[in-house]
Amino acid sequence: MQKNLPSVYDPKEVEDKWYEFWEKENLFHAEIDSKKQPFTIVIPPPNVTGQLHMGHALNNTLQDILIRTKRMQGYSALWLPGTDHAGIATEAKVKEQLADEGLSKYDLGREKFLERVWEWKEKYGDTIINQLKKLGSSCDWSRLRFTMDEGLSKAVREVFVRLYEKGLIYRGDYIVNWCPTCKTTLSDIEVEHEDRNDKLYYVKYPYKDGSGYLTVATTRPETILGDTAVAVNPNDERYKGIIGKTVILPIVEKEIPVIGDSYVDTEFGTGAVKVTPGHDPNDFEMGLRHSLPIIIVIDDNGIMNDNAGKFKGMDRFDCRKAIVEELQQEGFFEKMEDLNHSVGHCYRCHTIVEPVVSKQWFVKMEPLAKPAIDVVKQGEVKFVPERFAKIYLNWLENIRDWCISRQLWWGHRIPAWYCQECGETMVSRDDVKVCTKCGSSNIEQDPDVLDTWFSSALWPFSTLGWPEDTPDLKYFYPTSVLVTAYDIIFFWVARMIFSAMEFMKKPPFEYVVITGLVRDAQGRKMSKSLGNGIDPLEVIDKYGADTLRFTLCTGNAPGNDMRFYWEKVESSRNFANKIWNASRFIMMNLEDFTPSEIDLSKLALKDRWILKRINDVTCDVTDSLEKFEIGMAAQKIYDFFWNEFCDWYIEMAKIDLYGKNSEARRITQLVLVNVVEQALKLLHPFMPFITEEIWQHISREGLSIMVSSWPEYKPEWEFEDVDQMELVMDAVRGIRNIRAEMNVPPSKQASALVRVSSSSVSDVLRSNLDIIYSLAKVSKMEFGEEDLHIPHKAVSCVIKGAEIFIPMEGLVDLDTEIARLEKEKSNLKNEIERVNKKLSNQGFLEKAPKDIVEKEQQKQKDYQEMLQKVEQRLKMMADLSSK
RNA sequence: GGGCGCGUAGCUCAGGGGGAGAGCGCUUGAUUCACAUUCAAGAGGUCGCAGGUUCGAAACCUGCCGCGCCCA
Repeated sequence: MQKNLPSVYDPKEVEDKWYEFWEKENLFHAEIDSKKQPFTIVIPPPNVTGQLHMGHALNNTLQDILIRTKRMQGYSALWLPGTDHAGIATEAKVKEQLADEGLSKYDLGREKFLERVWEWKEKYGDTIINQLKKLGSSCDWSRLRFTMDEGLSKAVREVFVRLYEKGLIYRGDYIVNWCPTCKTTLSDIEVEHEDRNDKLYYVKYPYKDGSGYLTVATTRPETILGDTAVAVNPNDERYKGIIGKTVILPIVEKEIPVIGDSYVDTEFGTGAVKVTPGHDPNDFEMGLRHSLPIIIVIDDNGIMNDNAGKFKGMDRFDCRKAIVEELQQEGFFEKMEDLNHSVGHCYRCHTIVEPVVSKQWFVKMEPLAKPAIDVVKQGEVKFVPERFAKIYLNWLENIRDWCISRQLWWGHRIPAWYCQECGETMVSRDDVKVCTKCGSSNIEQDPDVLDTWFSSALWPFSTLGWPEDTPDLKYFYPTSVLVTAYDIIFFWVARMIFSAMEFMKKPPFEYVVITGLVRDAQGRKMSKSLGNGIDPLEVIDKYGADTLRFTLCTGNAPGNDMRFYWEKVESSRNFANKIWNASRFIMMNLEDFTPSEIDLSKLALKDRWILKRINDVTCDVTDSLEKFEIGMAAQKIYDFFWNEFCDWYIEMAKIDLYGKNSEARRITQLVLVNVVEQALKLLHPFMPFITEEIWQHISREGLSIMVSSWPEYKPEWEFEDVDQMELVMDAVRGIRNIRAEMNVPPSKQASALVRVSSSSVSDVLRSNLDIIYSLAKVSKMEFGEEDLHIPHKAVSCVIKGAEIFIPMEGLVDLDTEIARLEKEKSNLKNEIERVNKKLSNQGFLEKAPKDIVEKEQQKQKDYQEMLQKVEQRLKMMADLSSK
């Protein structure tokens, strides 16, 4: 055992060392072991282009805490890591890189471009993996996966083909969300709706029969060019009789019908709306219902196309202005109003999304959603906190088909081939060379790739080897817990669940633990554009990974957002230092220590007390972790370690350690070592590095704390008499209080007189005199009952069953003492009043549980005794001051 | 418009049917003896408002006010 450790803990000295040790010893590796129960977590795969941010740090800290706990509890605990190919994001990165060379992806062509992306992935793809290691993540790196690995790609094809064959994947012309900047479709959830202040334009559409005009209100005049009808609500009295009439589309001068559709909101604008099936999702639906033609007027770049006539070549927003101007000139413009409405933006680049009809691949959601709904409703998959299940269910119950084709190159290419001769569409697990219908070899594969989430939806089973029936899949599936943030419940969690239900017939995990977001100190979301993000690696560099982890996992409730404060980091750092120094202190006092079993009969009160306390805390921490109340678990071990173990037990232990009784010293050493070892184990999942470092100095159990056994409740530590410790502690607190209030310098030893109400109280205090002497800085204590003589010049405090007096040399400041006693009196009176009120309530006596009533009765008795003493004392003071 | 969450000490947040808690900040005092990244003592709260349920509500229910988020 080492003695001369530095007095300030330096994480830099130890973290990398232990991480390498754990890896070298293969401690993260999970074995298939029929004697053990599996416990599995699959990591939410970070983007392969990614840099670790606070969200990752939080999420992975929580996963690591769970997995380390379970590993210590004897499970075969697998934390399966990996990364996501992140189609749009990665492609954007490489495009940026090319742009620096003055090249576009089209200059390279598909094949060369993909080579570049793979090169890029090989070079930078493990950045985030290494960052996860810095955090201490105990992932089984031997099972590292990537969504574009061969095996996972095979899974993607298998799923696509099976769903296609079942009729659950189809291709068709539907309205989709198009990002003119990213040049790809987006699924509905990739569109972020944001409120904007815009204009609502009122435009006159003349009737063909010359009987005036119909005024429609629109926010998008530029799409007039693509209008194929005007719609009113058939129940709208104002427009009875006009349904079926024909109006002339302004500017375009084309005849279009007036249709009736109950979708139209009579309250909005004039109650008449233009219908542009080519560029509006609701209009598209109406178009289907009324068989309206579809006219597309805006191209992939957000530029007006051939169908826009003279507006061709204009940007869609410039076109809006031009159209409004022309409407005004031509007399079709009625008015405009301010309007606050929500507009869809691309989640990646924030461009306003253009709804447009195009030929895409879709997943038919309704049949898939149903089992995914049931499995949550029936509680086979449980959300923590529960409220997130509602959000999940609500989404799935209102789900629309999922557009899965993306106009990108980086991703899983859609396994569909089209015969250029006969037009046949072939969907296949293997690449198609020859048309299955006409035998032509003139065939082409669909150029698009799949939505990245299509492959991540398979993550919990594709990573374990599916579609092969691997031993890993058999043993580790279904996984136990998924830990993720609430913002990807739709993107990912829901899709994993329905995919698993379809292909595994079993849910992918039992629990979904939802975390909140880490915000900045002002409560704003951390974002690149605001520049308010805090780099977790900076925190690790300055304070250590343990400190960051502890900061992130304490002080907030599951699922709630938290704010990041450097002050919080500092207080976590201080805790790490506290652990360090307490352990250091213990080690410094172990030079003559020989380990042995604890002989329960030889323990002192303080020893029984601390063993009972760590026993309780062990249960509390274990229970909290079991319920995924990670912050609560951390708080409990923190409070125990600092307040009870350091501030009380270690201080009491010093008496025996420095005393002459070698047997007492030995027992105290034994208890110190036992308690600190157990506390370190409880702390290990939260702070793996510092606990390992200390463990390696102190413990004799095995190779590493990370594979040591999780502490268990010990019935033999359930000592009956430990509440006597509270009495001793109350005495110490009382004397400390007097000393502080009366400004007795700590260097000055006081003597005390104790008037007790029973001998049992004095017995307890007497047998722990050394503790009171040492902790309250008292050199002499005299005990007595009613007859005890108290000098006039003394101050006092009242504890349960005893009154403690400290004679003062020189003058006692009577006013200060009276004020102090008055305060105590008022506190006691308040308490007594509260208790009396309860006990005089007949309903309480009859209906409240017996133990509660008894507790209140005991309180009443204790407080009244104490009040009486305080009042007596006050009377004496008053007499004294009148003299 | 629908749904969800939040409102507790100066700040940030836990808690949750039976004596209002923590961290930070603040006040006072302490430094050879594990740690000043420390210790001791203390000040500070109509638990958003109003009803209801209950023997008992900060907690459960309803309504309202304020803030935030998600969906349409």
